[in-house]
Amino acid sequence: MKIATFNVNSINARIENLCSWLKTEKPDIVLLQEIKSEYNNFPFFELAACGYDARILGQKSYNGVAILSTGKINVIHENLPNFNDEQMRYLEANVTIKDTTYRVASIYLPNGNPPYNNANDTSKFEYKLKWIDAFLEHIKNLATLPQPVILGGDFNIILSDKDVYNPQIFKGNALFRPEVQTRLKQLSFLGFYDAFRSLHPADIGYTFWDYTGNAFSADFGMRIDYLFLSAPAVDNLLSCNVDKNPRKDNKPSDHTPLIAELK
DNA sequence: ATGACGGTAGCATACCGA
Repeated sequence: MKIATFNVNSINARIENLCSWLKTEKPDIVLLQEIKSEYNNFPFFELAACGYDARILGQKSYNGVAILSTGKINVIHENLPNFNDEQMRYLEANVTIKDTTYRVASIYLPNGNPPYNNANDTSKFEYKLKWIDAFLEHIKNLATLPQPVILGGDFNIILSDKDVYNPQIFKGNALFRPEVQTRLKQLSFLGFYDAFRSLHPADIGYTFWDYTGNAFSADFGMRIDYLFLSAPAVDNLLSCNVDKNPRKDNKPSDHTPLIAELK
């Protein structure tokens, strides 16, 4: 079973790239973030043409998450059940692939940095902390499920110094502050394993490079997209790798997919 | 401190992003 997470930065701007990538990699499940699309504008037909069903939680212009699969998708939660959110950032479902039902969630965690015109505005960071707290509270309910659980998405958190090209520059950044790092590390106390780090303890695993300048060619990246696996899932983990190929396309997303294989 | 670049809404320019 092959599962990927991919922040596409608009599904409609990326649909050709996405479909060609799906045909190449043939993942069974794909967790998408930043689809930036309402239900009525979502390219269900194009995805069906390359073999994928989709369930989405969308909104106009911003945010939005989706789950694609070749198997059957049954939605469990649209948004975190314990958090009243106007922004569409969380979709949880059971997805059945070859007689195994996986519990998966597509997660787009808030960025949390202040708007450029007001560096003293902390409201976005406060929203980010509240969002993570609600997420952790909800995830406690999934940690003990007997079925494999996979939490994937754009977490907008750099966990350690080796997960960013220049830690000094990011001191004080909402993606790198200790308040968010310590919160994300609590996932491991709840029984969830960082799939990439589990298999690659010392490797660079950047999943995002800024569009500006020569960030991608110079490898000025950061690791902010993750797949977190419960014990029944990590027991069957075969591989977990960043697929840098989509970032080399014309008109790429600024993120690239992270792919895991389970036996 | 700002802008580099890209997407969306919608038609000029503001907002968002990591």
